[in-house]
Amino acid sequence: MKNTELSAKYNPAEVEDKWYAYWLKNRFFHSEPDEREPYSIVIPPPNVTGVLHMGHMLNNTIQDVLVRRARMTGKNACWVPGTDHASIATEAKVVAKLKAEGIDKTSLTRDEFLKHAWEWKEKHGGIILEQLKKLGASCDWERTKFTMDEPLSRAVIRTFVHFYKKGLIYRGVRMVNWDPQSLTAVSDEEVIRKETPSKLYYLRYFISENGQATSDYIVIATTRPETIMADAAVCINPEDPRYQHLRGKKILIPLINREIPVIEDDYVTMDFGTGCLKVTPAHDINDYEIGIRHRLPVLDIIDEHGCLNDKAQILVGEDRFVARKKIVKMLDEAGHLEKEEQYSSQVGYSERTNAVIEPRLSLQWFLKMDQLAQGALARVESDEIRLIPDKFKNTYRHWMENVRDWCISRQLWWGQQIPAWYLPDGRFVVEEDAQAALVAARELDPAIQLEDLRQDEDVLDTWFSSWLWPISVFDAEKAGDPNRAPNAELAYYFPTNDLITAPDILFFWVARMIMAADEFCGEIPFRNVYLTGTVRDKLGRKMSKSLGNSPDPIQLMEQYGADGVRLGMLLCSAAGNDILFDESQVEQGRNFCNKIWNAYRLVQGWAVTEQEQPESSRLAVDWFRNKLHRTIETVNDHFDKFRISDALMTMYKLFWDDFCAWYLEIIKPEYGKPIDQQTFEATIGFFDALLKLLHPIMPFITEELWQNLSDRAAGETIMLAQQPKMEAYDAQLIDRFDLGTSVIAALRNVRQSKGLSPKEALKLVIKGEFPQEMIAVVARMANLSDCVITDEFDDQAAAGASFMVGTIEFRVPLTGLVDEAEEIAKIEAEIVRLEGFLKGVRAKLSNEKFVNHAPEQVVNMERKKESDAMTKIASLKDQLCKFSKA
RNA sequence: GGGAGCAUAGCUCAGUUGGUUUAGAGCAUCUGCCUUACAAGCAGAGGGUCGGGGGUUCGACUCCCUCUGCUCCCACCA
Repeated sequence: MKNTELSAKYNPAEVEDKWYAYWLKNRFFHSEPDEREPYSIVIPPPNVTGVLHMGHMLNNTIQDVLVRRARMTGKNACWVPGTDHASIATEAKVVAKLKAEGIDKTSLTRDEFLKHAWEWKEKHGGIILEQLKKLGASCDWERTKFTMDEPLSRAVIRTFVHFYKKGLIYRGVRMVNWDPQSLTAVSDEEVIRKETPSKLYYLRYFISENGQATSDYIVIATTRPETIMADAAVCINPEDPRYQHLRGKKILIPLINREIPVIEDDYVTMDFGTGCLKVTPAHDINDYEIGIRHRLPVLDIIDEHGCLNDKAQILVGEDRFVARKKIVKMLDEAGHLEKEEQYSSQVGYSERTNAVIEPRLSLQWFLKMDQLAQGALARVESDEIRLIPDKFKNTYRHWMENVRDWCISRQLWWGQQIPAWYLPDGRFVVEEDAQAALVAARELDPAIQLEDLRQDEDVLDTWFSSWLWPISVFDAEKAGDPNRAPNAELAYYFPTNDLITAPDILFFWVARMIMAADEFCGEIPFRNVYLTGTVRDKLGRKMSKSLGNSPDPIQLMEQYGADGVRLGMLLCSAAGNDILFDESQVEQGRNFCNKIWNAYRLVQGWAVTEQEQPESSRLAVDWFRNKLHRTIETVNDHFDKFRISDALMTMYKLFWDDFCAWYLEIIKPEYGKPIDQQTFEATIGFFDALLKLLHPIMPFITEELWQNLSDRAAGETIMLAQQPKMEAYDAQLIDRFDLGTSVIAALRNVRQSKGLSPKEALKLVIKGEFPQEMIAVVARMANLSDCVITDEFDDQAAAGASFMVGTIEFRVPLTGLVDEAEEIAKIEAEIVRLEGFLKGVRAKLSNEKFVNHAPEQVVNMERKKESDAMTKIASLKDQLCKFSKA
């Protein structure tokens, strides 16, 4: 141990970077397949242009804890880091950045734009990973991957071709969720529905006769008056008695006077609105389906930007929301507006741009999901893959049973371009590259040249690459090719062990990884999925930039130290529970670091001599060894069940309460005095074990102290030391010790209430079966001058301060300091309490049904309660008599 | 509209198949202490009858029903 002057406070800044650099230099995070059992985690790849937020902090802290623990339990642990190209999010950022520079995306070619995007990626791509290093993340950085790395991108293309040739990918015109801001389709999962106030407009549509308006009209309620020009029909419920006269009639669209038929469909709800529905197949998913049933024409009047096009005839070029306001005015002036009502409905918004989603017909690529979903559901239903907490199984099942085909094309440039090549006549071929496409195309038309082929402009949904992640980070060639043998890496690390992620991407990502792994490896991709909660502020609000309630993680780590922040995150984070983050938790983490630091300062300052070990120290060492092993058992159990905050709290209390407050206080020599060899060595051994136990949670401070605890060779690290193994322990010894600490606490209480200084030695008289060996400890910790065990209290003892621990009675003779009236009141109150308790116990025991039905053990327990209570009451009454005599 | 979950000390949470002295922890609070490891600390103390109601049981925080409140997920009522 190095005897250096240590500051009274732990200073994380001095140790964190130093040890992280040391770990990197020695490649301790790096893993290669070997004969050991593997433990692998793939990081949920953060957006390549993202910056670290509190959610990442929680998520990655948990991953690091699990990986570090695995490494310290003999496993070959590998945590693969990387980033996701996040096509929409990144493209949106690049577009915005170019715009700020006065460059419009539309003025660039695809290649020019991609060049800008890659530049942006190179510039910002590594930031978040660098930030993770501050947290202490022990990722195998040599394995860092990016979802658009060449081999990973090729895997995505291969996957597309695979599913296309298998018949699961098709191209079709469908109503998709169109984001008019980023000009792309988005998947159903990327649409956030929000309750939005709007209005329900009641419009008069006049009935037509030979193309001329009659004076008869019907009233139709709509929230989207700007789409009336695209109406293809008016629909009524065939059962609706109010509208029987409309059958076969024609109706005129207001303002443009186009004639449309009245149709009947039981989709229409009679008691909503007026029971009349305008059918606009191009701009509403339901209307589109009605349109198909009734073979209605589709008239698309809204362009990709969300503006009316010339087919609308009026308000051409106006934005849909502007058009809405204007057309209401026009309708009103023309006498078509009957009334308007306040109305609130669920409107879809783009997750990425927050633009209102426009249902839009377009030609997109889809992946059939039903078959894939069935397999993925089975893996979870059978518990091959465990969701933690398992309540998410229900949610998962519900989704997998109601899954719809996945729209995988995006009208973007940043991402993997769809490998479909079109012939001039519109036919297309799907192949991995242009050359293969040419070969395939020539089978359709032998005259085709390479330059005749035109590749599909769209890219694939980001999740279409992320779902390969756990496979492609190890073996990119295997992804997309079920028939290929896995390489050595994949064979060794796959399936991965645990996946730590947030529940909001359970379907986006987790479910799809299960599908992909099933398809290409015939395997599960991971065994356990630990779902973290959302990090919220202490008021329960989601952390968001706009609220400004999210602390900057880097600043937080600078202020409290990475270990402190890790502890703070973990303190209240049961799996699946949202965590209400409060800086006071991080403060608690920092304080704990300080506690550990100071415990070390105490121990490292001792001089060691050959001298006899005090009895109290011998006992303390014995006790702590047993306590340590019992705690290790508990901690292991918590970790096995992914109860990380429970494991943490167990260790926290072991260190703070058991080790510092009890053990060190008992063995601590007087100031300036040396300590005996035996106790010292035991203490160093305990400290070593405690540091190892804590290391996965608090890597930096534990490395710093462990390195100092004894002489270490170059290249040694606590990171690769093995966790202390659980050994057999003596539970009764621990119980006897606890009896002693209870007595000490009671004696401190007596001191406190009587205003006695700790320096004043006391006498203790004990009646009952108190473990003899504990006297040395009690005497030391409670400053006793004398301690006797007796059968009967003498008068002086009897008049002293009294307390009981279990059924053992204690007296502290205190001449003149005991207030008799107070003491009597205290005793009487206790008697009342005990008698109430006894009454309850006796009620049970006298209940025949209880005695007959309850297990013997339970009945015996009640008998014991009864007799103990009786003993206590008797001795308290006895004590009262003594007082009244005196 | 459908589904799931939650409601235990001021706060955040445990409570493992209903029964171990009349419910536990951490934080916060209160009272003493700057006692040479630590005031980012030490010692002591107070505080809940387990959301409301009903039921099952010898016995319920723990099971069932119902009400109330909150959260989340899913959903095409214009």
